[in-house]
Amino acid sequence: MASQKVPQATAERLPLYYRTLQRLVAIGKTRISSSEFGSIVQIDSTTIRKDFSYFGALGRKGYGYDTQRLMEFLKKILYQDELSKVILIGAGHLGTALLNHNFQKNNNTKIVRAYDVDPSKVGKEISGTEVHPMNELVTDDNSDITAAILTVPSAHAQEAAEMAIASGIHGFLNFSPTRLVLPADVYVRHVDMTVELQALIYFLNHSMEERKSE
Amino acid sequence: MASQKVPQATAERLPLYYRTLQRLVAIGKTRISSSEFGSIVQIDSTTIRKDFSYFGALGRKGYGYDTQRLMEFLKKILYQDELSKVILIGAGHLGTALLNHNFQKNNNTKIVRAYDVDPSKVGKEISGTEVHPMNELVTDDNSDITAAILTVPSAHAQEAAEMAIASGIHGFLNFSPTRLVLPADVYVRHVDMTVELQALIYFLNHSMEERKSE
DNA sequence: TCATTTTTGTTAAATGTTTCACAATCTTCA
DNA sequence: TGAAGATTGTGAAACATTTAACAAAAATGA
Ligand SMILES: NC(=O)c1ccc[n+]([C@@H]2O[C@H](COP(=O)([O-])OP(=O)(O)OC[C@H]3O[C@@H](n4cnc5c(N)ncnc54)[C@H](O)[C@@H]3O)[C@@H](O)[C@H]2O)c1
Ligand SMILES: NC(=O)c1ccc[n+]([C@@H]2O[C@H](COP(=O)([O-])OP(=O)(O)OC[C@H]3O[C@@H](n4cnc5c(N)ncnc54)[C@H](O)[C@@H]3O)[C@@H](O)[C@H]2O)c1
Repeated sequence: MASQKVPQATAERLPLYYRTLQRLVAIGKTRISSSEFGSIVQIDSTTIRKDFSYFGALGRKGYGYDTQRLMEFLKKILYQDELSKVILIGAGHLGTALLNHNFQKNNNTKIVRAYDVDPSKVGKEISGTEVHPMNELVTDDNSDITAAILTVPSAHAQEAAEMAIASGIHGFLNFSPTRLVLPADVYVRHVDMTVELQALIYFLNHSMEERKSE
Repeated sequence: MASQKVPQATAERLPLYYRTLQRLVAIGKTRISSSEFGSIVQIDSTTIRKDFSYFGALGRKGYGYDTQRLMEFLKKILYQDELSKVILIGAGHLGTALLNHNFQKNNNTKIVRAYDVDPSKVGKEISGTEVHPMNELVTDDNSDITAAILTVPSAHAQEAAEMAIASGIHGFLNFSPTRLVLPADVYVRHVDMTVELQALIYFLNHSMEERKSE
């Protein structure tokens, strides 16, 4: 699969495309043009055509794209045709919200276990997912686990990540503000809500100032 | 303030710089070089110097940066020297986690009110924040509110955003997967955890394939 | 005091991303 | 069947971001 030359920016848009196509298929739309699709996802139609072109000719000139076919193609590309199992570390406020949500809706990903140090949380079941004691993490066989969701306090994020790596995990979705220092073959994505909120406030205030001085 | 020419990419890194400096100041570190700072935040030192240079000469040659001074500068730039009030719409699983967290730690932002349609949630207080009925949103005076955090089910995100706009709100942090269609003077940032998780799975699988074929 | 070392700020080059422009080609419908 | 219309796929241009290179200036220590 010609995956090496897919730009990062393109790859990061694919999940949005996939989800949007799922919705379009669900409401019975069988074809769509890049410009109509673009207005739905709010991305320029040229960008969308370029993105799809990295995977070959997926559309038909004069017609557009077959939603079902495109959706199924993206499903494969995104490995959504097989179940991805993930674990969650830190069953606190945010962790519990994620366990309740569990990404199941049209999304072939499942949080199969949670871990926590707090004895009052260990043994509980949150929305069908068991909370295990943290010390079991290192001994558990996590070779079939794709990634770990990190929702521990930031002071413990580094050690928790290291324990997960010891058990065979190579990917993290880190919700804590800590920038983890990890081996090069480990891939981390950050979801940093405080950064997002501050960036929002920055852009709001600065665009207001611009408007005032116009 | 020369804000118009600050690149978007730079602006989005400022909150991370700010938080990191807060921590450095807290542990008593008074000076830092761009390369040491870079290794902490995992960003190339040249990028960091370039970022700061958009705001003038903040460092000293042969010395580095004064952490306190730099932190206070960023505090102003990010409007963290004044309290930003935000509201939260949708006090469900995720909304409750955010209310409990409330961004208070070293962060001059406060969720002052929450709104929900569910009568069983209205009237409650979550971590000191009252949940108001949704129909009050339009009549409430929200002129001192900077932004709204949207944590409603995706089918209701558009209508909830429109009600918030009617009450005077111009900025949103949208946690629902819906791409909102809103007036041009409204600014929206997306925090899309499903997209992040799928992107993580994509990059993990594709980089594994690359390694195999090397 | 002064030579050496450190480190910034910045210009220029390299790289990555988006947008433009349009030929190629398929669809549609008379 | 063929003309008119729609829409893709893609080179090239424009734009944005990162990285390299290094002169200038300050700090440091003998
Ligand atoms: N809650 C939010 O809305 C929110 C918003 C922004 C950022 N965050 C970040 O997300 C992370 C989690 O936030 P939260 O509000 O859920 O915190 P929390 O305190 O409610 O939950 C943390 C959980 O991690 C567990 N834990 C602590 N140390 C651990 C360890 N070493 N190994 C395993 N488990 C451990 C605790 O027992 C607790 O259950 C934090 O880093 C926080 O900064 C949360
Ligand atoms: N929980 C998660 O971890 C998670 C993860 C990824 C994405 N999300 C997204 O975040 C959003 C919220 O998720 P959640 O798990 O908290 O859902 P939830 O169902 O637990 O909470 C939604 C809340 O919104 C309220 N609500 C419904 N319609 C409303 C309206 N019109 N106006 C005001 N309030 C309304 C409900 O009463 C409920 O309290 C969803 O869009 C979901 O897709 C959540």
